[in-house]
Amino acid sequence: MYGVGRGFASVLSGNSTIALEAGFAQYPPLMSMVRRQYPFHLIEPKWQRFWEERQSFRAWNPGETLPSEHPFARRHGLGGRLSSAEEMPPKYFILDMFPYPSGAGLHVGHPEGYTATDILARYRRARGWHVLHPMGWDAFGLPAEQYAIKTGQHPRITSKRNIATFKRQIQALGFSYDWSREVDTTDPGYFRWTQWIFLQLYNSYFDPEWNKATPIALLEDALSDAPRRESEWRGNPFLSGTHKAWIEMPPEQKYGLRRQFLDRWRLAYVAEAPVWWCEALGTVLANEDVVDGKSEVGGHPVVRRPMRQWMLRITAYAERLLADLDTIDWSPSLKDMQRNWIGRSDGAEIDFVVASSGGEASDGAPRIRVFTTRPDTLFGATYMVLSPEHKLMDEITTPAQREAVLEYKARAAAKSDLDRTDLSKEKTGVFTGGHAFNPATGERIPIWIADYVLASYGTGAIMAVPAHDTRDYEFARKFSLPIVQVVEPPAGTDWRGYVDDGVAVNSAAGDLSLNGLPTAQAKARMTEWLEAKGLGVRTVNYKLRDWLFSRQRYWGEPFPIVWRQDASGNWFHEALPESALPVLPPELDDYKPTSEGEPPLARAREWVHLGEGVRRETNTMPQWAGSCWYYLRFLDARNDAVFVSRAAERYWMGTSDGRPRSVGPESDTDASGSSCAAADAAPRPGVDLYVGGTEHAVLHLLYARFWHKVLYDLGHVSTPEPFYRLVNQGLILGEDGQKMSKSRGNVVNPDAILDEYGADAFRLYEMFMGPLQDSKPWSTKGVEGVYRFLGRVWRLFIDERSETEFEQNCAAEPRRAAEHLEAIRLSPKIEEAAPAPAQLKALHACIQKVTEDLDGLRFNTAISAMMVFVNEAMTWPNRPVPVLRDFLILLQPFAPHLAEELASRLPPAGEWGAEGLDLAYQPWPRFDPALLIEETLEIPVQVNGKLRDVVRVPVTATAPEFERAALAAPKVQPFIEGKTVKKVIVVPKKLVNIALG
RNA sequence: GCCGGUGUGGCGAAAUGGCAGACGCACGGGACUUAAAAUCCCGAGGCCUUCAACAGCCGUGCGGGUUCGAAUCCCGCCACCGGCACCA
Repeated sequence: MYGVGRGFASVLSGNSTIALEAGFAQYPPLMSMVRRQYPFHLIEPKWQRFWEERQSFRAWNPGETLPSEHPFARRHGLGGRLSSAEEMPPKYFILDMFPYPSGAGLHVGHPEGYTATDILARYRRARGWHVLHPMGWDAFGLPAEQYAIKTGQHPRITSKRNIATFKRQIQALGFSYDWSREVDTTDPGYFRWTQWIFLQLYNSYFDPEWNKATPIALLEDALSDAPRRESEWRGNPFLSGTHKAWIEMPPEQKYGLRRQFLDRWRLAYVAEAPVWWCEALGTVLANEDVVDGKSEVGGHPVVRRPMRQWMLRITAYAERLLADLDTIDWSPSLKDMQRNWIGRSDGAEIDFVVASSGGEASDGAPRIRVFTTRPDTLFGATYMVLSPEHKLMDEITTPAQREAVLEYKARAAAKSDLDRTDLSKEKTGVFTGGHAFNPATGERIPIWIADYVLASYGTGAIMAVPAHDTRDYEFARKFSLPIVQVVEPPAGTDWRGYVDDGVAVNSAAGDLSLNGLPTAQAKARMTEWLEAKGLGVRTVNYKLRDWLFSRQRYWGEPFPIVWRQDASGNWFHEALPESALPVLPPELDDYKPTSEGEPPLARAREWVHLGEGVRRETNTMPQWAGSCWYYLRFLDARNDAVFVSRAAERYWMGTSDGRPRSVGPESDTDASGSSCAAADAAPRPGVDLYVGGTEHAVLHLLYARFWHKVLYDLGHVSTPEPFYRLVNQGLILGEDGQKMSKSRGNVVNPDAILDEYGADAFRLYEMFMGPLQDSKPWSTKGVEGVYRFLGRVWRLFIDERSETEFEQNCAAEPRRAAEHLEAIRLSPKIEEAAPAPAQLKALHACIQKVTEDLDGLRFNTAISAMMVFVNEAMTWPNRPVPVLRDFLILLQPFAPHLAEELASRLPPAGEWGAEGLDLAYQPWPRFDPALLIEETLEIPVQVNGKLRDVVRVPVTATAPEFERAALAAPKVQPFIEGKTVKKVIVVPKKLVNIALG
């Protein structure tokens, strides 16, 4: 496996000099030929093969029969039986964000999270959990397609090759994935279910009464003359109201409107949406694919263009996506990012009546509806602004202003969104000539058009309160519009441009006065008044937009949709039946869009045209689609009948029996009072731990949550949230402290590190660098440090003489290296003796620290605790076997290959070494707090908070004894002589502080 | 501009109200060696004094506060990183 040039390297596995002669002829100078700390090049492939052959890390679904020889079955006494969810230990689902297998291969950033989760997966197995730890490939995507356009090579081939590289690299790290559950989003057996989920969305609508996704069949039923499912929707005012409207509709209109109505309500719908079109890539891009006005991939220019697109109605879930953040264990900053993205704001919609040309209000006059979060400032609204796209524009614009307005509209349309929203640009706008009445003051105020008002947010129109809104203030000053104060700021602050809360002033007319009310109350009062008068209504707005779900690409999931024409020649869409899945993409020679700008799939004429005027949809789904639900497929990856079986879903998502279990595997047998927290032992609803980078903080995680909720509403999954706990790993920077990038030339290739130091050292270093969540720079020197530590562990166990023999034998017969490895003997210092108290103490301190640190995800300090233990153990005259055994169990999650190798050499005892129980399944040792108790303690003595001396006192000492010892401490004397002791603070077993007067 | 995070030796870091710098890197000295590598042992925050040691003083981005005691808690500022950004 580490075969590179290593005919030679493997010969040189020790401090042998004989090997050099063979090597020198072919290989360049000595430099890289440092002595290996231990023969990891033989050990690591050996154990990887062992785990693979035994399927050591396979997880089992309820209903499967466990082979009696499998280590998990052995450990839990489940061998040879049909397993049920009740019999199996509680699950622990630990998930990595699966990678996009790029051509560049693995990056040192990938294994950081993967190592962390692997350590925890192994730790949980040792603690008795049933661990699900899978891996797969997010393999649809643009790079493979771009490569195909350039070379004509099918993206499937590129993807397969990249997956093979990624898999080889990941497996070389010894991760304990259950490879029998591997998924690949480009596999028809997988994307068939992605398409199936799309059909679920297509065939559902969001019911405003029930606040959840509901089969569209129910809405169809309500839109029929003789409903058959009335009993299901009678209690639902929305559906019964819809039905009533249907019945009252003139028959000649009914059937034309029916399809339109249904299609408008679907969770997956078609809309003419302004989208980012990238000429160079020949596709539309979602907002998230566009960074600073350029395509995220390749940095090509993009323009805004209206196109027919598939959309997903994620906005319907805005409130639930927001509210349910409170039920999951994510970092506050991550939740904040999601909250900001959803962007809830509470306010009111207010109608402004447009003044007729004569200047009076009339009944039939059009109304402009605005959204504001500050209804309390309505008295200060001195003008209005419409977005350039506003639909009432023509009605409002006076003939005199028409030309200017049209010109402004044209200019705004030509601008990209980047230009429009660009930073601190001067505000622009044009007066429409029209006026409206401020509903509070009754005053006639001018209506302007300006592109600082966005058509896509709120109502696309605002009331401008220049005194208390930064943007309106700038605009008003530029165009000399009146500015009226209506909020009194705290003393000393200028009211002009004051946007925070204050007290309402100048806000009274007729039966309404807000004067003197603090902002919060003024808002409430104003809203009440507006609602009572029918002029406005309390409203909640979200920044979140519906999800643009189609791409004009080849390498993505085709939609399971066809188009037909109705009698009047209009096209309408229709879902394919489930039996038509998977819809495979056609084979093409050319992956570019057509010259007419149609997606590449349109090139496949036979594929597109199904006869009788039926055409397939030629868009494909975005890359997010496959990653939206892959964690569910892992639960039952080979099931051809359903996307995940009910039993597997309930077991692994922690809702077996429809209720979460309350007790973990070990909490009830926890006799030692060790750190095994009972609270932590309960299975979580959903993925127990999901680890990945912050780059997916909003999009992937929001989209996946959305799909999950839809599936939950439709009864396909049993939890409202997919990922119970989520941790973002930090970025690994280059050695120069900069972000790793090819252009900086600071990219570290994991293969090179593995060759030189081995997988165990690599894993250990990635965890030793610092806290998982922090960004931190790579240091190859640092790898050497942990590598030396592993060498010390090796020498703690191994007889150095027999290692020298091993090296010589390998030099002589490199082909028999594996046999020579087996001949290495244990150190003579290792004996089956009862450990001395000091030895037990060192071990148990280590157990405690490693256990607690793993529970808290503090890998770096857990490793340092093991270093401390080994440093001490190296000085012992003898090395008792029981102590070493426990230590290896602690080491196993971090450096599994070395730990297994050393464990296999220790003498058997009980289950230890028994056929069929891997080290990975040995029960985690519990520490005995009694062993850690010191007889005497070193207590620091402070005078006025400054350390002056240290005294030794028995653990049993009482507070007065502490005090006496402290006051008698020799080095304290000069500081207290001749002074009055005001107070002595005794913190038992910790410290004494003498405060002087 | 708004939101979040971080700031500790030459470097990665530890300590989250109680001995600042565990562990590791780099560095210096020693042992082993013909020599080097590897390994093992020892040293090490800064300043001042001293032959040396002891002792002393300063020290966790900056300024203030709470406390017997602050890297840790509170207030104000600065710098860097990440996210959002005309969202009314």
